[in-house]
Amino acid sequence: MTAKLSAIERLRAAGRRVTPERELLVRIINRNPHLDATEIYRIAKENQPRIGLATVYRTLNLLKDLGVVRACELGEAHRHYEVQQDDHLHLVCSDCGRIIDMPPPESLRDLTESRGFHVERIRLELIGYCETCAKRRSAMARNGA
Amino acid sequence: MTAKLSAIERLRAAGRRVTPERELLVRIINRNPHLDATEIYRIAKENQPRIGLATVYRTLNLLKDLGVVRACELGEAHRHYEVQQDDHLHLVCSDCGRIIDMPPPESLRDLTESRGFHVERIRLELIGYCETCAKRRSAMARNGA
DNA sequence: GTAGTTGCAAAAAATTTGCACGGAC
DNA sequence: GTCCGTGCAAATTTTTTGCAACTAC
Repeated sequence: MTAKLSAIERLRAAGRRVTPERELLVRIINRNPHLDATEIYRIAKENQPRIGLATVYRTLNLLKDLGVVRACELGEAHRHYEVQQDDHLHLVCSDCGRIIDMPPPESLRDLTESRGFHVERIRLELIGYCETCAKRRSAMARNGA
Repeated sequence: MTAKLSAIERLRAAGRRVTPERELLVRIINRNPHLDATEIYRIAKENQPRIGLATVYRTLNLLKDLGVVRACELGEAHRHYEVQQDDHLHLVCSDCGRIIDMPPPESLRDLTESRGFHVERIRLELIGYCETCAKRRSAMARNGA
């Protein structure tokens, strides 16, 4: 239904201006899927030391309204922003915090449509242990740690 | 693996005290699945006018650490706390904000286990339109609104 | 040229902390 | 009785807002 537009294209489509600050912030968010507002600001300052924190918040809210990014609080209270990409699910490792992305099973959408709920976006997080951490943990358990 | 304990039982199990304030807050959270900290405070004050906002935050953090509740930011930036019940998925209506709960398909867990990821908790949100709003919207579209 | 954006500083909102008193165990 | 938890107020952190200067269009 909705055409596939980049963040910058969506700004234009919405009649908003494309400024260097916005381009910079979009680039940062695209490259780093899981940063919070303060971290985004810190990185932005490395490229554009005169950028203000208010601009970061204003831009994040704008991008949120445009549906480009969304606020997320993964696992244990780590709030961040991420690009609203194709529907995908998060595998969040409780141990190392690693976030693995994978596509959702198509069955999900079917399941809910059958209940009269029209799905626009899927957001899924599976919290658990990634292969590495799961192994380390069971080894530790064996050693009685 | 983990036994099924109520919030109060978990407090005891962790050697933490069961106070009237904590019982009150747990009751509120149990009854209202989707409140933010300020709303919880407001309701708590109706029952216990002397309760402090700090107690609400302290209790929420404690319950979060104990795995009793979790912080959630559903749909469009509406942060709230909810009881960590059985794994379930959220159907979030973009229009009326209604949140419908349903159990997740078992296939999900299988799918990820096959990738070596050990799932502890499932957290799923499907954002879209509930039956009522979907109908209203398509009616509005027909009328050229 | 004009209206939307920015940086800065100040304001407002959200969350945490220090401390003396009180209550659960 | 002891130690954990509470309320209050202050501190800290996070987010928003007002305004003059700036710039994308």
